[in-house]
Amino acid sequence: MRETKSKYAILGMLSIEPMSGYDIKKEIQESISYFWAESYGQIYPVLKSLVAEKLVTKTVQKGAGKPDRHVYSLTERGRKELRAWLAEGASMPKVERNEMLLKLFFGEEVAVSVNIRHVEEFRELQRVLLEKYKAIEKELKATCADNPNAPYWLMTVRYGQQIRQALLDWCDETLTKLNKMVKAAGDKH
Amino acid sequence: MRETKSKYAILGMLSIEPMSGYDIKKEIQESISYFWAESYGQIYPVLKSLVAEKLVTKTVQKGAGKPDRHVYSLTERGRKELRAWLAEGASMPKVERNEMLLKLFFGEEVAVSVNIRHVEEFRELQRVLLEKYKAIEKELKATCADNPNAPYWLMTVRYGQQIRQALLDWCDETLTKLNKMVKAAGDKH
DNA sequence: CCTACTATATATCTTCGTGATATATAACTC
DNA sequence: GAGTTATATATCACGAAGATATATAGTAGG
Repeated sequence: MRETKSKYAILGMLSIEPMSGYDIKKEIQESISYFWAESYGQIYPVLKSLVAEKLVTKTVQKGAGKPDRHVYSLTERGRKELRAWLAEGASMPKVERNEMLLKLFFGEEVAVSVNIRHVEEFRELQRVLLEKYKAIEKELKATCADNPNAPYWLMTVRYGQQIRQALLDWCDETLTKLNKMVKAAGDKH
Repeated sequence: MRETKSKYAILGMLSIEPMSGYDIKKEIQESISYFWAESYGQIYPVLKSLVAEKLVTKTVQKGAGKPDRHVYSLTERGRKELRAWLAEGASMPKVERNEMLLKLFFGEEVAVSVNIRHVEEFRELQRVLLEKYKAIEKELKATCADNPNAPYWLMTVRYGQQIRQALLDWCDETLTKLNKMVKAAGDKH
């Protein structure tokens, strides 16, 4: 049987409410995309194996014209499996490949201005993401105040904010250093 | 030909000095492991294709007893290729899957104490990593003061420090919230 | 003295995850 | 009525991670 973390991400989504594969993709995108992603290449095969393991059940809703909706619901066994996994120790994140940092590490090979451009582009992304996470926090507080999940969801949003803010600070610090290098030596190459 | 970012990470390492595949793995581990990783499964095939593209040359040093060392050196064409890639825009990092956060997101399904344990374990890892990065910064400043790469290397180390510190802060903030939840409701389940 | 572990060194295989693509239809816009 | 967007399922190719195989030499411990 397919043993992957995707399994638990999907079980977790179905623990909130029954959904189709398409819904799962969209929900993940809209709720936990800043620390988790799933592609159809995983979702559909995993759903198939979850049915085989009787952790979810599948019902087909005849689509009015649209393709049929295959809606999956968590079974009691599924919920037990999810809880067992939640209780286990979490494996720590592996290194996140960062291309911008790789370029900066070899930065001496090119002009300082090139490195400045990389950091500026990275900074812009962090700024946009931080704005987005702040908007999500606001919306969560407004619409889910009585949802028992809300405190946990807010914690994960704060995680995203904290990282983006730290990276913004790093960008500013780094740009200051790079600009000093331009002034000190003139732009080499 | 194999088109992958590993190619440029390897070219970059060889731009510092000629190395064997084994050396490359070790050097990456010791210098950029907090934002980049390579496995032998990538290194050896990529080295083969780099030779075919004449971006590196291979010389075999007869090992005194030990297996022969296949040492790869960057060619002028290789250095040009590296610089061209460094000048291109960097693709932004994709989502880093974080299992601890996934568990926390579904935290309502289990006891608060379980969530506290996850955050505490995560916090300990951040603490250890931050210490490590501080030690690396110290060592870099001591031993590479006159190396022209040093300013860039220090910037990437600062990146690691900044993230770890932000995550430590997030852990503390989150643990405070979780402890309040325990007190407020009693440990459910 | 022999065993086990560690370091050096190259190479391959399996499995997982991502992104792209194929297929199909309804609704909406121009 | 043509083109775009949203809904919806499904599969494939390729990159990347981790484990394993193979080989040798030095060192530490019983």
